[in-house]
Formats: sequence, structure tokens, C-alpha cells
Amino acid sequence: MKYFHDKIEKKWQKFWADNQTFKASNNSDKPKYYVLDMFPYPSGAGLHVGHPLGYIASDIYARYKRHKGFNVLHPQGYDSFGLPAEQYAIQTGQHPAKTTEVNIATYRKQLDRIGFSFDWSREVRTSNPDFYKYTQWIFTLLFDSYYCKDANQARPISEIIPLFETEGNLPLNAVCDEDTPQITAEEWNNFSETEKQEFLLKYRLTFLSETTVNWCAELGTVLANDEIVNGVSERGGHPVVQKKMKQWSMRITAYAQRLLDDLQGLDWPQPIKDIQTNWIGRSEGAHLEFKIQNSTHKVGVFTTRPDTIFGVSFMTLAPEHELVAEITTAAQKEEVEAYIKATAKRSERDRMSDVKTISGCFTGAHAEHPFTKEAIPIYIGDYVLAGYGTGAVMAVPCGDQRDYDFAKHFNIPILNIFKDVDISEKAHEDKGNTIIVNSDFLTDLPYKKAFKTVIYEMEKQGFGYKKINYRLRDAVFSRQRYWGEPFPVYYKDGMPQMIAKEHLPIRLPEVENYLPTSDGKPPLGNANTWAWNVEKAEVVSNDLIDNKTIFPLELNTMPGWAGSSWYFNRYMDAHNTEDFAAAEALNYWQDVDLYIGGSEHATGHLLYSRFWQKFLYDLQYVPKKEYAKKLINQGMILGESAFVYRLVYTNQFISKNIFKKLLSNKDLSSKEEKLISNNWNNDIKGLMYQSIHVDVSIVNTSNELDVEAFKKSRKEYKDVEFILEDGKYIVGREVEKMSKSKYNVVNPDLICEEYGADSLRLFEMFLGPLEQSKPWKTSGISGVYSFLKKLWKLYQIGDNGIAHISEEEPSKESLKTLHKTIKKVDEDIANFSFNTSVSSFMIAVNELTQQKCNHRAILEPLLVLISPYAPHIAEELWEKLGHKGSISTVAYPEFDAKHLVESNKTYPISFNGKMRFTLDLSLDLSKEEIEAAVMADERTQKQLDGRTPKKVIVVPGKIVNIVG
RNA sequence: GCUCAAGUGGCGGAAUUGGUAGACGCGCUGGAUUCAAAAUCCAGUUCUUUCGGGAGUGUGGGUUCGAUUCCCACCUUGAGUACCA
Repeated sequence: MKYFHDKIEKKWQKFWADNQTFKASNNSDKPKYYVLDMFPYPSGAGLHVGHPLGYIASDIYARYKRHKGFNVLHPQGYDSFGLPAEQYAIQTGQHPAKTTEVNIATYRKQLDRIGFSFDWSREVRTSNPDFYKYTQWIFTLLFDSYYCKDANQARPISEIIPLFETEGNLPLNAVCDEDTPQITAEEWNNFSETEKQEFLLKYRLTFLSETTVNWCAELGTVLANDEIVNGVSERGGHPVVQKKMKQWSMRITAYAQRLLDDLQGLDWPQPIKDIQTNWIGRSEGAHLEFKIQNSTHKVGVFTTRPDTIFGVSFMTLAPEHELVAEITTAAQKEEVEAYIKATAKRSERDRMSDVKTISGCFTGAHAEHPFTKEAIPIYIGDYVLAGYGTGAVMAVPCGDQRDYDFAKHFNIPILNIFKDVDISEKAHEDKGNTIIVNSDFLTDLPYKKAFKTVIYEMEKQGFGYKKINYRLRDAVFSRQRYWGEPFPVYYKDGMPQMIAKEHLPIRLPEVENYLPTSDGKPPLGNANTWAWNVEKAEVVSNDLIDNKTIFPLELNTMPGWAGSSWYFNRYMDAHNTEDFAAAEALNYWQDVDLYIGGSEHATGHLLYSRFWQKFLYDLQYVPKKEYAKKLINQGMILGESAFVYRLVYTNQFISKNIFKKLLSNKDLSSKEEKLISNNWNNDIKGLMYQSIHVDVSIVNTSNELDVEAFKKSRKEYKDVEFILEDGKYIVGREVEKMSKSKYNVVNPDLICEEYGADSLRLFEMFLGPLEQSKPWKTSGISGVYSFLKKLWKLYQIGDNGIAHISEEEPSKESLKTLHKTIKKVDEDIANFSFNTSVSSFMIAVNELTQQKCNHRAILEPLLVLISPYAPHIAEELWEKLGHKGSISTVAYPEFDAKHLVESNKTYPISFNGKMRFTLDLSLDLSKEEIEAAVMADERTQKQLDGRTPKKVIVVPGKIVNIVG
């Protein structure tokens, strides 16, 4: 009986579904193990072969853990809110929920075909109201919390109100807005209700504030920093500008230090940890205040080099700095205003790309040096960013290249405060071995000492203190979009009010138009039924708004990362209607043991989700402060694009090798030359050609183009002429990212159709190390496909469908092959080195075929080893061996070292480290005996050619090396 | 610029604490089988060679009896970040 993947795979996929084979239980005597994939956004394009890579790896691991006796949770779901569905809705008027539904169905079908062992009974969808009910609830929890620096955790905001009432905010050590004023109890008590709420917003972990945001006009929404790549939007590549808007933000900065510290304990890839560390960007320094002469104002600055304070010769403020207007002198007013106007015009992108040009403007004002009391001119300049630190710097031109360049440009004096350092050419930015001079009480101190001393002195005199600054910004949480979670928020007297948990979810309203309203409100502004009736606790028509019991609801929606920031907890108890997950379920599953997904989420999802987990941990809703112990980033599978080469202004397409000859100006055969039109010959060196992507599906594995299919692919190709080689048109190849626009997408469905899911699974693993990116080459799949056929053959299935199997004791060689494989595969899985275990399966099957092994004692355990990788064939053969039911929880075979014990070793005999020949020797021999045996060998004498070796290194069981 | 990762045959890659470089597979070459093809099987396949051998893991040094593996410098590629004070 031959191997037919098609029938087998359908049969077992049905069996698994019918029997709920992979349904996980929330209580079990077995130890738990939670394997999680980053859930997909179901795009309209469906899956290509790159998508399942991580899923296959995690599935192998999950299946392996089941064999090893674990209660495995291996769920899957959909991150189903997002921009593409909405863009599509805008274009076609189709409701995003509808297209999302269709896309999910496609995804599910594609995933099922690959034979994953997901527990689909726990499926989640972020766009499902049963799910986003809890996303909304977590939002209200954040609103009702502040960050207490003393307890170093989030706490209910309600506990600070009594404090304000009795003592004001002075004793409160909490994270809050930079501009939070000090208030007394009296001031608080005299606040109106609205003022009180406004003040509390400065402390809440999610808060409304007027902030400078990244506005993307084409997408009609703001974007978070991680959604911008190279100054343009990640999705669509549209320009992004800075704009002031009232927005919801998440006070993630409160968690900066903990997000940094807890990276230590995570078994995550170092690059991800590095990226997060850089993104958080902790820097230690000092905050100090400079008095402004002839004014009551002070300018605060943050510096990492307070030790260079005596090198300060000017100050620079960001053009947007709020003090600029106040301190600018009448004489400088015109110039300053012109400069501000000019910089405001330049987009963020221009400012970023143009680092070289030095620009700025003197304000006419002077600050007072806190130690020397000398006057320091204050400039504005766009090299100072409003968003970092205080938006102002103390400029030390001798120690900072930017300050140096600025000083040179404006002819500001440069004071040298470094011992024996030449600063005539450039600033001296090194701090390691530098001694500070010309600096009053800091003179002759090295950097570290000076740093401590000056901070001590500043704190004593009261104009500065030690400060840790983070690059991490609070995360903007509002999106002016339709297809996202609505906020559980209504507005009373302009102040946001949360809707209680029992009234959630607040469902996304219907709108007839997904675009922003004509007066610039977000799409939810189009909804007619979008007001909150406080008494009835329901969403009602906007017409009823009276601002007494019926109030307008929030028009923004939440960003894409909202649902993904906590979904992993939901899988633990996906159908709970009372809580996001029951405490028992959370306590049972605890956290994710293995998380597999892409590294592109390093500063987005993987940071935000850690933040939410810590917050939920602080409120004691989850048992772990980090939700994923181990993270693996799968690499990208790249596509092999195919190209045809067209001569410009002609209808001719030239086959690759002839084209290459043309490019390198090699002689063409007269026959080839005749074929090519005169246009080209007139200007061979002009490289007048286009390389055009062709769809890889009309190119075979020998790079031969199906010319007829190509002609049919587009109208304009109908009458083209092909210059062939050997009667074929050969395409050029290049490795690129797999994408629709490059026509290099390979659909896993077609692979499953032709070679089967088991082949796809094995091949994706066999391509190379999981974490590396590597090109996809469909031609290579024949290797794993013939492996499966050989495996099948080994079980000698007769036409009656029964394996011809021996119950006798297998040979020593077969036992050795088996146990060698057990050991190797065990180690490989521990190292996530799935590519090498596929090759050891191949070796095992080749060896067992050679040995003509058909013994149950070998072939049964072998199936268990292979089952995580190629589960369908494993199930089928398991059945053919006479078993009922699934192989998926059969115990993993035990490795027994006794089968690998050897009596002989083939020693490599090397001379000066180069292996020259091998020698079979007993492992019982002593060092001396080995040396004697080697020296006695005639090949040794030949190598030595009469010389006497200086030294002979013998490592028993390993190697012999002769020096001399 | 800064931070990180990686450079091994025609290709994907292997070599777990330094110990036989190129496992396994693709591709290619030759052969068997076949009317033929597909499929299958067998042999070969780093380069070079005067067929004894010699060289070889991005480049140049170093440590070592021995280096793809450890150290230093450089080159190349990829990723992240970018006026962060």
C-alpha cells in the first residue's frame, strides 16, 4: 500500500476535531504547560507559507509536551480589530465585522489544513464583545488607579482623595504629569467637582491630556511611536506630523524602571531585551533650575553631565518651549517669532533627516549660572526636542558636539573644563578618563567624583537634584477610527466618567459611514445612538442628550494593541462571563511557558502587554508580574521572486542567461544576436531594460516560465515576443520579503494539496534554524516528501492495510539507531533546533531501511518521536500497527544509554592539528597503549618522514594529535 | 553615528563543554530500471593537484598540541534606534 497524504490527513484532522483530542482541562494531575502563539490579524490575503512557521514550531513543542506527560494549553485566536478591515470598509461600504468574519473563516480553514493541535474551544477574538468587555474593564481599572512610588505599585485612586482633603498633594509620592502644581488641602477643598476631576487626571494611569501627537492625515488618526517607521506610518507609509490634540494616554512611564528591571529574569532573546532596554532609554543625571535674570521665571533642565556645569556658556530651549514667549526681549521678538514659525513649518521628518544644518535664535534673555552667578545667554534651537526631558538644555560646548557646533555657529565662547584636552576641533564627549578643571570646587576631580559632588552641592543649595530620565513616553491610547474597542466612557461637564463593569460591554455602534465626520470628529461621531443614559445604564439616541442623566459617549476607539495586551490571560478561561478569567484558572495556568512570535513587536505589543500584566499584578488580578517566561522569535521566510527582462521600447522579453550576457557585454552567438531587436543593439551599454516581477506560480522549479500563462496574465503581454534559450524562457531569481506586490507569495494550501501538511511541517522546520530568516524554495520539499514515503515503506503496509511487523527482539544496530535518535531529538527540542531533528529522522529511517528493520520494538517508539513533527502519518501508522485512538498522548520513549555503548573508536589521527587518517582502536586502551598503537602504524611513520615527534597528545575516546 | 546579530560548497544549512569541517536535504553528474517519462534505486559531488598530496569556515593578527568555536582589529550584510542633552 502506498502513501497517500490526502486521505490520511483529512481523516485525522476530522478525528481530532470530533474527539476534541487537544482540548485542555483546567484541572489535571499532570503538570501544566502553556504554549502560546502570537495570534494573527486575519487579513484578506490569507496565509502564505511564512505565517505558519512559528505555529508549526509551537505545535511541535506542544505535542512533544503532551507525549512527555504535561497538561498542555495550546490555544489560538484572532487579533481581529485593525486598520485594513476599516480601510476596506471605507472603500466598499462593507461592515468591517463582516469582512473580518470572512477572513477568519479563510484563516481557520488554512490553519486546520496544517494539522495544528490547537484547543479551538478557547478561541478568542479581540473584536468580539464578550472579549472587549474586559478590555474596556481593564481600561476603567487603569483610570481608577494611580502609581504610588512608595509602594512602587499601582493603587486605587480613591485612596488619595482623603489625603488631598487633609494634607494636599505635598506628602503624596506618586507618578503624575510633569506640570502638576503643589496644592494645599484648602485649595483642594475649594476646587469645584470638575476641578477636582481635572486634577485627579494628572495622577490616573490612563488619562486625558492635551498632548503633542503623531497625526497621520491619510489614515485620519494619531499613531503611537512604535507605529511609525522612518517617519512614516507603519501601515501604508503615509506622512506623519506633530499635532496638539486631547487624547487618552497610558502612563506606561510609571512602570519604566520595573519594565527594565524585570527583563533580567526573562528567558527572552537578547535582541528583544536590548531593543526594549534602548526604547525605555534610562539615563541618570540631574535636574537643575536656572534663574532667569530680570524675571521671576526659572528654566529647568535635565543633564547627564552635571559635572560639566562650569562649562556652561549658554542655554538652548526648544522652539516650542512654553517660556520662550515670556522671556524673549522686545528687540528679539520679531526674529524669534520668525524662527518659531519656520521650524513649525518643517515636518518632524525634515527635522530628523536634516541633522547637519544648525539653526537657532537668540532670545535676548539671560539666565544666571547657579554657581558663578554669571549671565548665560538663552537661545532657542530646533536641535532641542520639546518632548524629551524638560525641552531645555544647559549647553556645554566643550563636552557635547551639538552644543559645540551651535556655539561655533553663533560665536558663543567655549570654555574648556577638561584637563589636557584639546577642544579646538571638536567637543570632548568621553567621560571615562577625564579630569575636570577650571571648575571651582570640582577642579581636579574625575568624572564620577565630580558627578556626585556637584549633585550633593546642588541639593544642598536647593536648585537641583539627582534625576533618572527615561526616553520612554506615555503611550497615546486614542485612535480616531471606527474598527476598534469603544471606550467605556461618557462625558459629564467635559470630564470623563467610567461606565461600571456590570454595564459592559459598550458595543460598537452602527454607522453608515466609516470616515471622520464633516466637522472633523472621529467616525463614531456618525453614530446616532451613541449617548449614555446613566439611570437606565444603556446606550441611547444622541437626541436625548440633556447632560443631566444622558451624556455623550467617547468618540475615539482604542488602538490595535489594547486587546493583545491581555489576551493570553483570557485563554485560561475563555468563556467566563463574570470575570476576564476565574481566579482558579489563573492560578492553575499562571503564565505562558513558551511564547512564539515575531520580533517586530518588540517595542509594541511585547512592551505594552508586560505593562498591563504588571498593572493587573499590582491589583492582584493575575498571579505573575511577567506573563511569558520564555519567548522565541521565529525568523521570516523570504520569497524567491521571479523576474523577466524586457527591453525598453520593445515587446521583447529576454531569457535570463542571454540577458546576463548582454549586461556583461559578452559576445552573443550570431543566432541570439539576430533575434534581438535593433533598439537594443544600438545601445547595449545603456542598460535599457526593465526587470519585471512575474508570479512565481507560473514558473516551475527549474526556473522555466510558462510563457502561455504569462501572455494571458495581462492584456499588454498578449503579443510579446520571447527570446528563448534552449527553447525555454528562464527567469531571474532574487530573494525578497514575501509579499503580494512582489508576486512571490507561496500559498500553503497548494503545498498541502500536492505534498501534504506533514511535508509542509517538516519542510518549514527543515529550512534552517527557527529564529533565522531564510528563503523558501518549493523545489526543496521533495526531500522531506520522499522521507515520508520511505518512512511509510518501512512499516510494510500490505494491501489489506495491515503492517507487516516483527514482534521479535530487534538487532543491536536497530536499537542503537533508535536510541541515538531519541537522544538527539530530545536535545534538539530542548534547544528549539527543529531543523536538525528532521535530519536525524532522515538518518534514522535511512539506517533502519538499510537494516531491514521491521520490529515493533523499534518502529513504535520511532512513531512517537516523529508524531509532533508529522502527526498525520504518525497517527495513521500507529493505527496500522493495531492501536485504537490517537498517538498524541502516548508516552515518549525513554532513552537508554546502554544501547550506545561502544567498544571501539575510530580515532582521527592528526598531525599538527590536521587530520590525516583514522585508526580503529579499542576504547579500553590506556593513553600509552593508544600512543604505541598510533606510532606503530606505518602511515604515522610516513607522515613523520623520519622526524621524531616533539609531543603526542592523546585524548582517549576523542583524538590523537602528533606535534612535530 | 550608536546598539545588537550574522558571515561555512552551486543553494538551505550541520558540527551542544575548543577535538575527523561540510551531517541532512536541494541541485548537479553518471549509472540501473523503463518503449519513454514520472517515480524508485545505486555511485559521485568544497577547491586544487604532477593523484603523493596541498589548501580551506568574511579579512588580518593572537591564545592553544589543536580554533568554524575563545580573544583583538578590520571588512561586509541584516536588524533596531537616531539631534534623548
